[in-house]
Amino acid sequence: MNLTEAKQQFIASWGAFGTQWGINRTMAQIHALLMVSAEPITQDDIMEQLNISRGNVNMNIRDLITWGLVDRILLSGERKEYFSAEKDVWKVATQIIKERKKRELDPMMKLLVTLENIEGDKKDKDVKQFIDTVSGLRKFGKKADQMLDVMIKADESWFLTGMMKIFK
Amino acid sequence: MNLTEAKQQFIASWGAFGTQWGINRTMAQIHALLMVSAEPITQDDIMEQLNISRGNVNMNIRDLITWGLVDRILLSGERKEYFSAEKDVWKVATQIIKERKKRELDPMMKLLVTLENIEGDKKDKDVKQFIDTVSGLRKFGKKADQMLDVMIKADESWFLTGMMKIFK
DNA sequence: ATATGCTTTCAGTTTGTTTTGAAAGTTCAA
DNA sequence: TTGAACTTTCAAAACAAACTGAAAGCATAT
Repeated sequence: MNLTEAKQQFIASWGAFGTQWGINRTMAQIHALLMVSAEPITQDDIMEQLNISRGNVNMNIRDLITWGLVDRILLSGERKEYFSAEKDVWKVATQIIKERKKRELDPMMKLLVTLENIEGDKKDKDVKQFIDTVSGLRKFGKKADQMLDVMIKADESWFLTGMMKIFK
Repeated sequence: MNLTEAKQQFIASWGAFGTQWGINRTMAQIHALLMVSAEPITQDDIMEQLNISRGNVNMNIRDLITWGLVDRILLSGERKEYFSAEKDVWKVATQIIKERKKRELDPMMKLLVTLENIEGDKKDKDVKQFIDTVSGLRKFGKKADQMLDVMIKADESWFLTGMMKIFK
């Protein structure tokens, strides 16, 4: 397989993978393209390589920037904007964890805490089941949260070596 | 807040949460409903409580069963089928990890391995960047994979106590 | 055998998401 | 200040995912 084919397959698969995780296909594809591009590229490059409209590129690039995964690059003497993705996989992963945690896990935890305190007789089996489920989720979520916080602050070597001692 | 309101809010939020992770809203809602139901319930109960059609319930229940999160229960002397969800959060989590790993991570890892072996001069910066990105992802994926395997096999107390020693 | 009660299927529809493209906006050089 | 080069916006169109409901299927009791 040559580079062009491999890139295409990588981009297509990364897009499909993304959709399974609630990320829009194009955004994932643009991210993939930028991850395998040695040099920063322009909106027009992306439009051409992925066959999508200018508006679409613009919107998704903007989103990727708010996710902290892509940077706008201004080359001196150039009018055009260039874009470049963080390529260190560990940094990409922790950045995604950080954002999803903030956007999703944190609000969910807040909700679980409030739902744990419903009125009602705890001897009623329905009330009991509700509280048990919610508090089980809250406890699990809290541990996950702590774990993710450590990951976010850790550096890659910790992940590759230190943490893995436990997961012999 | 009373039980009924709390249930509704829990179900609605769980559904919204699910969609952000690529899980269909109704499937997540049915799962939520079953998780907070003390006793097994029927398709009709679900239809009524979530205001959705019989076909929709049937489809999503079937899916939840293939995910290993819900069981079909036949009560003796009853014609109707009842459904019940696993309520142990740790078991639910490991089951989901197991399935998503099998369906998504495993195929992605396979692809990355093949893409790492493209033809081309490794001194070419584009070839180099591609290989570096892909192999970075593969290495990260492999570690994640190992970690998840340990989790799948571990039991809850390990998660709550043992593992957390590392994540002081 | 057939009626009854329940489950499954799936074509068609609805709903929700993504994409387009043209117009408006911005920046900058002359 | 004008216009060329580029970016952003957003209403409408296209597309994709999810849902409905009626018909078909299945199992059991009579």
